This record gives sequence, C-alpha cells and structure tokens, in this order.
Amino acid sequence: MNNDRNQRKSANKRSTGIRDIARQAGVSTATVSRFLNKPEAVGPELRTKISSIIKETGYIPHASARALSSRRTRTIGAIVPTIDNAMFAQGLQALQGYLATKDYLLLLATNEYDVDIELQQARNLIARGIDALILRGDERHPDLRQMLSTNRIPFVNVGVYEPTKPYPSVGVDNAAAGRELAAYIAGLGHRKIAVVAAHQRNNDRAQARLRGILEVLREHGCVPPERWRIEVDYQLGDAADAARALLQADDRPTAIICGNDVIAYGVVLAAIRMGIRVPQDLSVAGFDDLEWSRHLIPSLTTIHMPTNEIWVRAGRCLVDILAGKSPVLHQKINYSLVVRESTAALRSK
Amino acid sequence: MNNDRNQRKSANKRSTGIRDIARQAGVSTATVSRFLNKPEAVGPELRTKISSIIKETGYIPHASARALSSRRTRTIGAIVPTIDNAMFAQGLQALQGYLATKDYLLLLATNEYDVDIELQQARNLIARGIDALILRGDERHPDLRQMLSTNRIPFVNVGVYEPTKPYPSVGVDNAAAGRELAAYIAGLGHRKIAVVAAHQRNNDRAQARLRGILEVLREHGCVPPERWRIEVDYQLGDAADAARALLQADDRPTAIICGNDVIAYGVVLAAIRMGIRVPQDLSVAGFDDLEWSRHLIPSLTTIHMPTNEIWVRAGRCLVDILAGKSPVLHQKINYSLVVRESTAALRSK
DNA sequence: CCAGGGCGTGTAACCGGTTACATATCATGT
DNA sequence: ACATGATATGTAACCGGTTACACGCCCTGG
Repeated sequence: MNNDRNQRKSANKRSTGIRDIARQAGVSTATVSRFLNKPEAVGPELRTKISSIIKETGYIPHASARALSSRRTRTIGAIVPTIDNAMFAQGLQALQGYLATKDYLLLLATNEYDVDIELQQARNLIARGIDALILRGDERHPDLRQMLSTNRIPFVNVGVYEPTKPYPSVGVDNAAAGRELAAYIAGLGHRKIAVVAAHQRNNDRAQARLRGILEVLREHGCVPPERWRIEVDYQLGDAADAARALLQADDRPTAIICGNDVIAYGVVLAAIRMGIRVPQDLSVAGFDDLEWSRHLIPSLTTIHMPTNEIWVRAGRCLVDILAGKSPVLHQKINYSLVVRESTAALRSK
Repeated sequence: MNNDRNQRKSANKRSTGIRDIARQAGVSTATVSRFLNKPEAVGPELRTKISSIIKETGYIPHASARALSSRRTRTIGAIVPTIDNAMFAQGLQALQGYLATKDYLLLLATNEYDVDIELQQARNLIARGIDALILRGDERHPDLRQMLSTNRIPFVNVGVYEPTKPYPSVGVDNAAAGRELAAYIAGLGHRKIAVVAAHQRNNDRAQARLRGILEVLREHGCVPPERWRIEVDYQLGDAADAARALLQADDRPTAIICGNDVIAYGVVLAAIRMGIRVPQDLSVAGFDDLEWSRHLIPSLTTIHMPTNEIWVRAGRCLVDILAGKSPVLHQKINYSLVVRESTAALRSK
C-alpha cells in the first residue's frame, strides 16, 4: 500500500501535466495554459520555448480537466435514429469534417426512433459534456427540452424546416417536397397511385412527406385506398414484400411513390422479379437521391436532398451560437426534383 | 465584478452538484459518490433516499469531473476510414449498441485512409479521454503505437486477423477469403479473370484480399495481366467506369472478382448497360455481403462477413481488458462463401 | 517627473467529482 | 464480556487544468 502511494508520486507518474511543462519552461502554469488557449497573449520567446517543450515531451492536455475548469468541452453532440442509414452516415461524415476544422469533436448517439431512448442518450451526452446538441427532426420526449434548457445546451433541429418554432432548425420543407413529387407523378397522367412510406411513428420527416403527397393526390381526386398505403422499414427486403402485395392484386397501381430511395429500389426490384417493367408498366419514385440512385437500372426519379449542406449548416449554426454570434434561426434548404428512368407518362391501355 | 462573484456563489448557481445532493440527503459527498458507482455499498434506506433526491432534482453527474478524479472515462474510441460506408456504419451501429449495454460511450473519429490524420485523431481522442481504442486494420503511423503505450491505452485491431502480432486483433482472414473466392471462380472454369480491387494504399484488408486472390489465380496459371487489375474508390460510379474499360476491349474477361460488393454491383450495372448479361456472359463476385446484395438483380455472389459480430467482439475484448480480464488475443471470425445469381460456370464458346 | 494605462506573467482558488484513510457501529466467536 | 472483523459512513486531499486578481514593467502624455 505504502508502495502504491510512493509509486504514484514518483516512478508511476502519469503522462506529463501542465505543471511539468511549466517547470521545464521556467514559467507558471498560467502561462502555459494561456499559450494553449490564446497564444497571442504570450510573449514571443516564451511562445517558441513552450511550444518546443510541448512537442518534445509529447504533452497532451487533459480535456476532462480542461472541461471541468473552463466549463466548455469543444464537443458537439448529435442524436440520430441510426448510423446504419446512408443519409445519416453521409451527413454525419460531412458534419464531422466541418467540426474538425473548427476544432470541435462530434459525439454521436442513436435513438432507434424511440423518444425514451433519445432522452436517455441526451442525458448521457450532457453528462459526458457537450456544448451543444444536434437533433434529427422535431418529435421528442417532453422532458428533453426542459433538460436542455436547465443545462443551457443550445440545440438545432436538423432535417426539418420549422419556421414557427422558437428554436433553430435547418432542413428542407418535406411536405413541399412531397407535394412536388406527387404533382409530378400526377402530371404524368397517373391516377392509380400507391404510397409505400417509411414508418411514421416518431418520424416527422416521413410524416411530412406523406402529408404532402396525400394533399396533392386529394386535389387530383385520387387519394389511395387503405390497401395502397403501406409503411415499411428502411430495408430493401421489406419494401419488396410490400411491393409484391401491391402488385399481385388484380387491380394494381400504375405508379408507386416511396418514402425514400431504399424503399423505391426495393419496390423496383420486386416489380422486375415479377416481370413488371419499370417504367413502362409501373412508375416508381423515391426521396433523398442517394449516391447510387442515379447508377441503378433503372435509375431512380427522386427528390434530391443536399444532405451534406444541411448537416454542415447545422454544425455551423451551433458553432456560431457558441461563439456568441446569432445565426439565422430557420434555414430552409432547397431540394430539387430529379427525373430519371424509373418514371414515365401513363400509357393508355 | 463583485456582482459576478456573488452571482456565481448564489443565484447563478450551475446545475446541482454532488455536494447539493449530499446536503439534501444529510450525508457526505462520499456516500453519494458511492451510491452512483457501487450502490450495494450504501445502506438500503440511504440508497432509496439519495435515489429519490437525485430523481427529483434531475441531477446529472459531471463526467469530466468524474474522469478527472477517477482516471476513467467509460468511453471507448474508434477510428475508421469513413462512416459513409455501409460496412463501417453497420459495424459501428452494432458496437455502439453493445457498448451502451456495458455503460460505455463510443467516441468516433475518421481517418480518410490517411495515417497522419489517424495519428492526429488518436491524439484528439486521447486528449478527450478514452479508456481504450479500436482501430481498423493494422497499417498505421509509427508514432501511434508509441503514443498509445505511453498513455497506456489498450487497443484492438478490427477487421483483420493477425495472429503473429503482440496486440489483439479480431476479424476474418482476408487472404484466405480471397483465396476461397478465387478458387470458386476458377472452379467454374473461368480463366480470363479480371480483378477490380479497392484502393490498396493504407488498406491492409484490401491488400490481403487481393493477395489471396492472386495467389490462387497464379496456381491456376491465369494471373491477370496489368490491364485487368484495377483499383477504384468505394463507389458505384468508379467501379462502373473501370468495368466499361475492361469490357469494351476486344479481348474481355469472362469473370471479374471485385474487392467488395459496392464495386461488384457497379461492375454489374455497367455490364448490363453494355448489353452484357450477368452471369451468362460475365460472372461477377464481391466481398462483404451487404444487406442489399441478396436483393439485387442479379443477386451477388460474395463472401459473407459477420460484421456485427466482429465489432461487438472487438468491443467486448476491450471491455474485458478494462475490467482486468485477459481475453483471447486473436479472434478469427469465420467468413463464408455465398453463391448467388451473379456467377455461373463458363460457357464453352 | 509622475500618474495612468497596457501588457506579460505569477499566485492560488476553484471546477465537481473520487477515494484512501479514519471512524463508528454492530454481529460474531470464544 | 471482549477482541475481532465486517460493514457503513465521513473527512479531506487530490485529479489537471483555467482564470480572476495582483504585480511589475514600460511607455505615454500632461
């Protein structure tokens, strides 16, 4: 036991600390700290001296200690439904790159589309120390906002555009995108239109898209009957199953609007397997414009989302807030309809 | 100024701390701390009392303070090339889920297949405080291992199986997988075989696969000529470009072995666009068995990798090490050849 | 010539937990 | 009845940085 203590005090000394650097440079810890945080506040000679000593010793400042005393962690948290989804993976990758340039770290958590898990994860992130938080969408546990405000954590909604809300959001107007896509399909002459959406529960983005689609279909007097409105997981297989059910019936749709590109391609694959030609016999459209959507055969008609821009802007919004600036509260990002091979005008029978 | 100080001491008090909880419960901070870390060491009545007070006040322990004094962060870092890759996204998702059950947090960084960036990211992670690190593959900056050892950070190599190395690794034997796939293709009678691999630089996994493939092809006396050995990015478009180059020539291969499923499907799409039938005119095989590989048309012959298992085992390995146990050093995970529609026996001309 | 301000640096309290050690309490075996 | 050990709790030093404040120096203007 006695040995233990001695060890800790001498031989077993942990990796160098700021006091070691200070001693070696013949300055106080305050000066070293200032060098690390605001180098221009330190005299030039000392600056080079300290710099070289740090390099020599391989000193790495202890971020926890830093966070404890400065009350800032230079870490931004993000909670998304799952990483295992091309859209999120891509956006997070872009966000991470951006934050790295601003010397921020990204701390990631997933909520599995469950508001309770989201709340728990937010608690973890706050405990772990984040300066700000990025949340996907605007549907969450009632306690969450309370928690964020008592802990004074700024946050931003990403992926949705909610100009009526008092907190920042950056994303596209999903309902409008849904309307545009539905209008395009209807404009091709289709009236027997089915919708295969993503699960709606706790997914306001999917909800908005569906809402927009149905609005327009109503205007055209072709609201899909119940059996033509299906919800599936974000998986090719599930979408294919749904498509088979739709297409096996005698009275089948001539167009299927899908909640995203993964679902759309699942539908396309099922149709092709059944000998139904796309787009000659069936038009299919999706959302998101994933990287591979334009390479597929047939390539997908879809709504292009500038994912990277959305996430980077969300990051920038928070970085600005943390820097004391007041960024634009609601940023509407433009989507665009991309017409490709998977849709065609209705053929007269 | 004076106001400031007063504020900090009273009104402006930050969110509750352990001393507040202790005071309210009429116990010492040590007891509260013990309650948080080893509840069974605290008396039953106090336990319920403290528990209810914590719930009431919404107290969240300050992880930085915790990390500072306990020298443990309950955080495990991982550095992967990019999140934007189905394999990594899926594995990380699984890993994150596992770590959550062990009350560990995952801190993620990317290296863009660059050893210098990797070193820098590792420095960030260490500074930020990680108890252990997961690294993809075994090719890295010479200083990295030094840094990990001086900071006493255990780590594990994931995705590769390196039984000769002194540090733990968990993954499949990629060279063996490459051999098996090549042997299968050669066994179908193919001799005019091209290889479209992933970029080899700083990617030992891709290297091992290619090595294995070429070994077997050499045995069969059909080592591909230079023009039939191409390296491309992890993108459908790039793979398609490579395939076009291969297939436009007069003398074209009858089979193409690809470094992964994304490349394989890019090749398939290009072939189909050119009117070349798969598998009748051309066999194509990949690696990884992504979720969608079995849904595509044609479905892909590939090597199945139990991605989730690999990552979870890597996580478990580190958790065990941190708990003082000594896990198996090198874990070889079994891959398996999955034969589907994209490959067929060579037709005699 | 001196008051006053700006600049660079040092001193030491503080951030919010953990934990070694001391102390108190109580059941147990002899 | 008492030594013994196990168990529960309190005390306070400590983790490794940051930063308010004090201090000393030099430059400037009246």
